[in-house]
Amino acid sequence: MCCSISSKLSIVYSAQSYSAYTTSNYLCAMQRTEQERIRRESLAALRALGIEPYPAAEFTVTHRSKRLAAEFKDGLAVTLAGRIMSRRIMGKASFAEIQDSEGTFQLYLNRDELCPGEDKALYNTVFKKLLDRGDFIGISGETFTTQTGEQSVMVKELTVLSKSLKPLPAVKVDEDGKVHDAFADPELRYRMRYVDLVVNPGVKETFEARSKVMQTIRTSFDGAGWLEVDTPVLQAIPGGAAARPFVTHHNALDIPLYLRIANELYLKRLIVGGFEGVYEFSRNFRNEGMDRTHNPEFTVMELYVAYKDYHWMMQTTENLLSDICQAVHGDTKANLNGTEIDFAPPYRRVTMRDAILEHTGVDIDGKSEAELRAACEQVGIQTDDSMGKGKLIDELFGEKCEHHYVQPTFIMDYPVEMSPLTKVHRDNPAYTERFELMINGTEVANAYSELNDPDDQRQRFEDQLKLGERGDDEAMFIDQDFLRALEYGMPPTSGIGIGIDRLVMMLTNQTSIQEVLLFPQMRPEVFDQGPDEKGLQALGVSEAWTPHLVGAGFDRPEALEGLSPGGLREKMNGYRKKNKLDIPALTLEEVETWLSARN
RNA sequence: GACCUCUUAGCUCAGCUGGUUAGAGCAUCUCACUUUUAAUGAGAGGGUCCUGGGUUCGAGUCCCAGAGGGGUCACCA
Repeated sequence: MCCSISSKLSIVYSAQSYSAYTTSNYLCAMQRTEQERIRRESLAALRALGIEPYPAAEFTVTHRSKRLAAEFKDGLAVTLAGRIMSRRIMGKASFAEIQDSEGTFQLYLNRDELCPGEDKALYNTVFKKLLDRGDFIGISGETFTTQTGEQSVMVKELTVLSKSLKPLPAVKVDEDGKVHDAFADPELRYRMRYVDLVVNPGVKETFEARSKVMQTIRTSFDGAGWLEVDTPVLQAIPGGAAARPFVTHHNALDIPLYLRIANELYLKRLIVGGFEGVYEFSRNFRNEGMDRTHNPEFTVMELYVAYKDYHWMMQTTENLLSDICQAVHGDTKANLNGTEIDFAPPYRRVTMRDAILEHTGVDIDGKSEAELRAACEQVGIQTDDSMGKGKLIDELFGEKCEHHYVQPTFIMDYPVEMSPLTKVHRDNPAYTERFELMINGTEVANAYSELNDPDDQRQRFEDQLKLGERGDDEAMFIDQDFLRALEYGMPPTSGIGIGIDRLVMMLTNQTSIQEVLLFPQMRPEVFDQGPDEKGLQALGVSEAWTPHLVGAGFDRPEALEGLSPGGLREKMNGYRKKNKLDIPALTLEEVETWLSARN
């Protein structure tokens, strides 16, 4: 019985190959690697056996790998589904690793257990020959423990759920958990995240941690009675921050629109409207450089709560971060590049003045722009005329202080010039009630006692405009509607923005933002257009020669441009000889016809 | 945007001062094997050496230009 199926199969094979080797399928086949061709032949062979490689029906599992391992005992009837990640075939018995959403589990396939009757094709042909690493299968069977003590499932039934046509990278993990031949090229990993997730252990965990971070925030804020909201991504005035926006165009209104650089001004309008607390996970877009900590689109969680100030916000923040770290690690401590970061409150609070004083010896208090410029130059910071007081102080802090704050630290009381949306400090009008949370030398959050004095806000916007005229191309636009909203009255409010991507980096020990974004921005990939055999034939290329022209690299009419007839004829006849083609050699006239048709 | 650097088989990588037919491990294919686990043993196939020019008797290797990636810097509330 088994033999008769194999012989039926071999007929299928040859029939398939024969029909494939005629026209367009052959051309596609030329583009594929050997391994892909073999997998497509297996696909056809499965169909020939009456097995649909992409079945529509639901497949219901009873277990997933991780829980099964935890609750394991011998003799359980289980149904699992997942991807075949490895196979160890030993004649009439085999072991395989199946990978589902939780992890992997070992399968034991015994020919006579899987095929108790006369027909052994499911084991001998389907499993051993036609299935590959990467294919999805569903199995039912009984749990048992092998002689070497490995938890396994003795497979009694096997269902093909999806055939994989491209081979996965051959990553192997040894007994010590050491990864061999890792799929490590960042370009390939980010462009094909789906492969990265399948093949590299640990990648999933990063994104599960990311989800936990967001869940913890939601649970905490919802518990406090604050409302999660959605505000416009397409904005006529890109406000709330200073950055170069992406511009697009709305056809019906015939106006330019900008992708938001921030959502701050909209959330404040909602506080004006009477919500006590609102928050949003805001995808922001900034048309600026990309590097290890910047992606053109990134996520900021913004929260605004009425009747609060920035001291309250500091407490709220440190408690929240501590909860988040607990949720991710089960502990308030996280390891970052060998340094232990402790998220347990309270965090150190340092004023910007003290920070700069401590690390540069410069006291910014009461200094004029000229004095600050001199101070910058003195500590080796280059300045130019477009830089105002705020920018100069920002440079001092960014260059000389920022990197010192490794453990979570609130840097507070920023100079008024660098904080146009922040209320002035209750004790000193030169400063504002603003803090940034620094972790590992990077800014993770930015918060204020929000400016709710409409006249002061208008004045600050105008000061920004003046900076813009001096050449600071990131000064803010004036949002008249936002000012009108403030004139209706906004209660005292504290707000914060937390950079979710950077926070996740800190919590997952990643040094690149690309590692915490599922699909980081990349230059678009250029795909081969593939051969254009009809285009070639339109030039007069015979059906017999078309595949060989393609095979030699002249796969579309454009590829013939500017070639000399003699040269092309010589090349193709050489190809004919090398590949021992049983077709007439090309004549010069024939080649000339093609080329003149093209040119 | 500047500089440095990388690109060789499906994956990870060797390849010397330029020199026969470009190699290895895994993966793939064939055969053997009924409790293995980086399974094992025997055999086989698989390459646009990123692309395009140039130097040379001869280029994976040297030169020029380009593409894509990574790093450092610049930019970045």
